Amino acid sequence: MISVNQKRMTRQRLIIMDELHKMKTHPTADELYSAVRLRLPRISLGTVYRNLQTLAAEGKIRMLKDGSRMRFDSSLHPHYHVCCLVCGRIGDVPERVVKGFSGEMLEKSDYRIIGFKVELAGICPDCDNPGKEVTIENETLNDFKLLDDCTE
Amino acid sequence: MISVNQKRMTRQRLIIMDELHKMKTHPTADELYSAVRLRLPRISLGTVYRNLQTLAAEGKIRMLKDGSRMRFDSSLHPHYHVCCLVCGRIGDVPERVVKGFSGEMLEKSDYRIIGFKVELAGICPDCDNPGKEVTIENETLNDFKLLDDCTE
DNA sequence: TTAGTAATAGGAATTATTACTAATAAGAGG
DNA sequence: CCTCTTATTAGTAATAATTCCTATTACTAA
Repeated sequence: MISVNQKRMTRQRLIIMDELHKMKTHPTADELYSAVRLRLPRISLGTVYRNLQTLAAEGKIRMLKDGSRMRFDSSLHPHYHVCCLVCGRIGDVPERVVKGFSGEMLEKSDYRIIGFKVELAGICPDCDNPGKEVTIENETLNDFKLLDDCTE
Repeated sequence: MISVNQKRMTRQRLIIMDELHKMKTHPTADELYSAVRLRLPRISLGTVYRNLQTLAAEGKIRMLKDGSRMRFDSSLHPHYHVCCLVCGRIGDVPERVVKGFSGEMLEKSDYRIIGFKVELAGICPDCDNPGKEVTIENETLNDFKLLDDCTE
């Protein structure tokens, strides 16, 4: 008996990946759970979480943090994320939009720096129209460095 | 009698700010609660949370997100944060360490981009020694762009 | 078929945070 | 100093997201 230690591609895991691939927005575990349950009514939320963690550890998907909860992204292409300050939705930003940033810019600190991440904050197309009233919490915004054209 | 709607400087709020100022690490609400309770044994955790939010909204402190929980920073000077991948502790990185990055690098996307944030990942001095065994979760690391000298 | 291993469902447990409510106290104006 | 108004408090309950636990089921190789 040789220990195989290989991940099995179960029906559940397959459908979780499939549904995640179909979504352009980056769903929360719960949103994905709803979508998957249409095809596997008996699946449990715990199974969704476990599989998403497994897939993330294997590098097949990415886990993002949206404040208090997790979101998931099936795209492995290098890109950045922009979080809508009004509705919290996370969108993709192509790599070229953030120009000129690279690890070479990092000098030494007392931590051994391994990697970096750039996050953008903004307003998504749906929320960015005159009809909709928007309120942005100060404590959310304070954590970002503002672009000049927004301080005017 | 005119409605004032003004913030009162309570004993609790004063001591919460004072304790936060004394800490160089960026404490969680619970850590701060422990510290404050030494001086105000009957304070409640909810009071700590409420005051931290109030202070953040007024721009007197900053709220950071460490994955699942919040951390707080009394320093308003522009600087970046580096999260230890082993123990989760967050350290400061002076602004000059991240050179050459500015909002001008941002081109258009479908979101209206308002601000940006750079986060660093690394290993803190305490965890970065040969004696200590370190394990870094893949799913944590996958969310960062790695520096070249670490992929060797 | 039969072990042996790995994955599942379902629910309970945990953790961080927020909401609620009666009692307290800050601070303005007299 | 006193009184009044109302922001704030302590304490508790509620919520939300996620993880943990256990019995059951499914897959794999012999």
